[in-house]
Amino acid sequence: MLDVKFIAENTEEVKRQLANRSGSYDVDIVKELYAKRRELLVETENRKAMRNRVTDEIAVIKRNKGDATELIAKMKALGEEIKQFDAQLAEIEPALKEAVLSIPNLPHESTPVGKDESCNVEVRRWGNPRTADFELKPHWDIGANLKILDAPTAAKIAGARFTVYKGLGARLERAIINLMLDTHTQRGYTEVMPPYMVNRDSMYGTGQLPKFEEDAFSVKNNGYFLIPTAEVPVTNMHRGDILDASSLPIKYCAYTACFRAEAGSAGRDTRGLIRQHQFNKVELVKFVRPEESLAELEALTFDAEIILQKLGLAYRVVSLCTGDIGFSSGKTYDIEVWLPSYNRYVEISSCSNFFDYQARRMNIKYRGENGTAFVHTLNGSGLAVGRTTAAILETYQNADGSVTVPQALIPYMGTDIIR
RNA sequence: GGAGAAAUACCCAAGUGGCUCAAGGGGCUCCCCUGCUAAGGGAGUAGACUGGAUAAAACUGGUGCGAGGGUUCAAAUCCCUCUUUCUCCGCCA
Repeated sequence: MLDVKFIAENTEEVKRQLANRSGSYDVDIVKELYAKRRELLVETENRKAMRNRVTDEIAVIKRNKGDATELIAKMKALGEEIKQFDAQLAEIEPALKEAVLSIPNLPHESTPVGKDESCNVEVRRWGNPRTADFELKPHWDIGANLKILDAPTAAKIAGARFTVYKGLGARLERAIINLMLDTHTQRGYTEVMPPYMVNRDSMYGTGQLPKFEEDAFSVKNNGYFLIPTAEVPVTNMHRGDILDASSLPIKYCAYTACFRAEAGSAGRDTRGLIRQHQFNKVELVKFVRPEESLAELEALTFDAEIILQKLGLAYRVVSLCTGDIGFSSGKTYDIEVWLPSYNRYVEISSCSNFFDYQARRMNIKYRGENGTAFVHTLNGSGLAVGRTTAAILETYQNADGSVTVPQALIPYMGTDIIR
């Protein structure tokens, strides 16, 4: 979340910066509630100060066996007043909190201005899209023919938007996960295996709640949520912490399954591995000093790109515009892999710098030279595994229906061809 | 799932309603003494958050004993709910 005080004191500036985002946000209500809260706070705190003083006087009188009846009666009345002011505060504070939480991050000045994805700016390309002198098949057909991807069986045991991986298909998915984790840990990330379920506080911390509850699966027994991304458990590991400045930057990588309800995606990407209720992802998460976060975003994006380069998959990097970046993000690069079946680049990673937005929400600070300050948090997929599998199957397919295993995966696969 | 115990600051820990705006110790920081080590003496050590005041400070309130409520003039202390940890029982990969 943004700093309440900052919003209250720079309301017009905040409005101006949010104007380039999609959606509309009530900034004035924050200013109003903040002023109201401060008024009440002064009233109630003055009374509490009085109470503290007189209570001490009563204690002294009692100790000397004196009579404090009159003072106690007075304090009783004061107590009632305090209760009333506290009650008013108890109404305003949640309202103020909600109002602030519903305001998204301010786009960074380097984020291109635009109203939707058509205004995103391509930053660079790597590799060449696959071409062939035969007709390239979509990965769902390749997978079905090779009997390594089985959607009908998944539909039987679960439902739509699930896949059973079999044989070398399962092994391919696992090989990709291992390549990613090995690569990232060699480059300084600490591997983390977190819970796949989290509590409400964690979902609030990273911004999935309160606004996007219908996108997540919740668990009936205990009110937990299935994680939509490892970002949630991993970033929340340090919720409420004050980190030692010397420990920064902290860099984590985590493989987890991810669960998304995909509400509002009916009819889109219904075939294949592109949009599933459950999918695998390796996530990168960083906690860094504020002055380093922009450079760390570039580094993080490159760390994700390396996987695609190792796999020889053509991709491009896109800087999302103000209308397309996520709610909590101030700056985001999407990495898009070339997918022959879609005949375009498809998102395979989203690397974001949240600046202090998540840190303020989660109260993650570091102790530096000038006292404490909020850290900056970043994350990005490194990468979405299912989509990587899809891209490999399509990019490395042969005319006879077999799939050549990319060089980097051969040690993990134990074979150089899937047939 | 059942029964019991616990949660106090960086760590250990005292504290059953008002002389605790939390004792004492360890550790840490600084100073003195001694002097390449060790030992001794002294001072500091509740942070974080949030108000008021100010040009900015100095200054001055509030909150704070796992979390949230409640009782009371007054709560670390009494009551309720929750979380976590430990012990025992049950179940279990």
